[in-house]
Amino acid sequence: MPRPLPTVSDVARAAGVSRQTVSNVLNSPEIVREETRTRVAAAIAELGYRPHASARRLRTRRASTIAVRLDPFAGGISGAVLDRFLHALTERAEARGLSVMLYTAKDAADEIRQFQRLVDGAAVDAFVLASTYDGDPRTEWLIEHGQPFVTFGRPWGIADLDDPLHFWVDVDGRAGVAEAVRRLRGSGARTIGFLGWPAGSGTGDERRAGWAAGVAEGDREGGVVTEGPRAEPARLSAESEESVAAARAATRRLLAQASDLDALVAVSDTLALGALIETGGSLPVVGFDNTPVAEAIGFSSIDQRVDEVAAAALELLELVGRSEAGDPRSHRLITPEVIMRPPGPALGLVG
Amino acid sequence: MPRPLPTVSDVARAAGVSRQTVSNVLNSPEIVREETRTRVAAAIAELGYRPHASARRLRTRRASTIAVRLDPFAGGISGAVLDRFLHALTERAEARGLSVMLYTAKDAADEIRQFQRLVDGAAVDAFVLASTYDGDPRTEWLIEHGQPFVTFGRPWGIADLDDPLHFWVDVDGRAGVAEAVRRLRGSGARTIGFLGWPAGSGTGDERRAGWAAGVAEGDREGGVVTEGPRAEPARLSAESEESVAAARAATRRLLAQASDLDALVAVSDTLALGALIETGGSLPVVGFDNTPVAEAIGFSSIDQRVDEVAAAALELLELVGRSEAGDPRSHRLITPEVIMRPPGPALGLVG
DNA sequence: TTGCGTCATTTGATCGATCAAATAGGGTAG
DNA sequence: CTACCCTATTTGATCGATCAAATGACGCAA
Repeated sequence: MPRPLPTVSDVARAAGVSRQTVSNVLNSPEIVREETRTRVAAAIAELGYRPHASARRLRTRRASTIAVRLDPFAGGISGAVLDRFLHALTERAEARGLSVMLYTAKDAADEIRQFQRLVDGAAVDAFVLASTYDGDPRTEWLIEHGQPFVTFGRPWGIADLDDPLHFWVDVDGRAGVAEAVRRLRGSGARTIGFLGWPAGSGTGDERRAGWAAGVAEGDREGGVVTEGPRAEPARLSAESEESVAAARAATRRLLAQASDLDALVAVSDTLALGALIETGGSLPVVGFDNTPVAEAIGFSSIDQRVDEVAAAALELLELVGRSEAGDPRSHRLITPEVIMRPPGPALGLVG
Repeated sequence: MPRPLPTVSDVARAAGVSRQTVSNVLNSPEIVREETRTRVAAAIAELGYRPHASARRLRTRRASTIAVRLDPFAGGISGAVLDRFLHALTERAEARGLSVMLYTAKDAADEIRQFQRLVDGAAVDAFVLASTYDGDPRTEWLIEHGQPFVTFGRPWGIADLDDPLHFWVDVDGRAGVAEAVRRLRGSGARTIGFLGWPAGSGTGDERRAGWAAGVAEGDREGGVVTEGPRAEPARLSAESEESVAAARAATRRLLAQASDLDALVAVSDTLALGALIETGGSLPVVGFDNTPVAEAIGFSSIDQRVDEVAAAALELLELVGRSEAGDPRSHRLITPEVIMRPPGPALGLVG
């Protein structure tokens, strides 16, 4: 029953033209005479012809496939972000005629082995890396081997930030958190605290900076610059590891030293959840990542807009190699979106 | 810098043999004389040769690639299950020399269009479907077109259950929930309630049946068969949609009609979370799916063991076509694992 | 009429591997 | 010594597409 698939030759015969003309209709329609083109197109439609992916890849020496690593445990609650990113990426890639292939790896060395395998087998011609760190051997390997890639997440080694060989897309956490602070202030909050990760993680530091900037902005508006509760970052913020339990403890500490808090911004939905549980929902809390949990429970969060990130990543991949030193087009910063959810009963433990 | 990749011919020249012998070393090593084999293997290692994936696929007419759909929103909190399944599948597939390719689709019709695209392009030679329903047009299409596929989730149309053309793997929710009831009873609970989805979803009904069976089992052990609180399924269970808010409302109703509850099993982690929030953690609750949320907050849950599911799915794919009518090997039922977490402070709102 | 340039289309070679069939090199039986 | 078989290896064709170069058709200027 699965009769052999038609080939270019079949189409050519049916349309009364040569193989190459059929190929041209598909790849450079503009060089084919209008009348011929429609005749060939009709034959293609009638036979239900589709180019054989492998044959094409073999001849063109392009895999038209990008590889993405699927992380073992993509970070607890926030794992869903990568998930959504992957979905968006796949969707956008399809639209551009690209395939997305998955691979897994236990660690960086293992991942480099995978690069080797995929590159040597000509199975893939670009990579998307989901989280990189300072001195990441993976990006080094890829650059050294001339493999096109884009990272979701800016390189935190300062030297790499403007490396025109390193293409990246990232979300402007700083702007996102600053905007969240503004929104909270807009809905009446005056003293806004921050629940962050221990200093040192680039991402976390950026988000904290956004909070500080947002708070300072409010101080200026209020005419207060050097004093008042809003000018006391140390007192109004606390640090916690990425776990609900730790977040609860941190929230307890924070409330003890700052009983005047009106609202809180957390560096992640996990911490936001901890804060919400601890406060019983008595304070508005804004998380980060807009995970399904935030949606399910109904608290505010900052959405990374992975769809934009995916689109930008693919655009950058098209530029790889064509870019000059210092080309600003080698990276893209996406502004996230603050999703405010009505305070409502939230955890419903209060009022 | 990216010098051309070595080909079979390069290896053949280096080892002083013919192309075909190199190919044989890779694909049928047993027919090559020991000494020749090691010499060729050495040349392969030295040149860092790897077969060109597309060339091989073209010639062998096998894509060695399985396609998996990435759902738009893979079901709220429980989306992580698919995520973990995908990870496990990718890992196992790699070990078997298979690639995993993604695609997306808005609905069943769209998905069938994708099948068409992938099959006609010879890009893929098997599919894994993640959730099917009664009369699913997708499975019909695949069977009709002779495409190998496996579903994660048994077919709910009774007629299909033994259809030897429909290969499936599923998790035995009934057994899992029954075991959870046993474990709760083991730790002292006597009256165990159930928070389920409205009847009609095959999966949910199975889980409810597991609860009923577990409870009945306890009744027999206790010598009580026809009376006592444990023989009253209607009073001890409630229904809720898959949302935290709905689960809270359902829990409230349930507690109103059964104040003697010692513990609760929920059909999903989402409902379990709702129950936990509503009860403030005063009752042990077991969820389903063992999502990151369950782990983060620390409540018990039933783990689907997606790793086993993935392994089974790939094994079944190897059997597709080779199977006879009524072959019991055309499906596999995996027993999930109950993960009990110490009641601890959980939400810490009590005690 | 001849020559040349342009546009549309065709022809032959090729990408890198494997399939199918042919060949070489022993060994054993008649 | 020939015939025949068996094993190990080689040869030529092929998978389905695109590349690069050749061909044909037509118009226009010399």
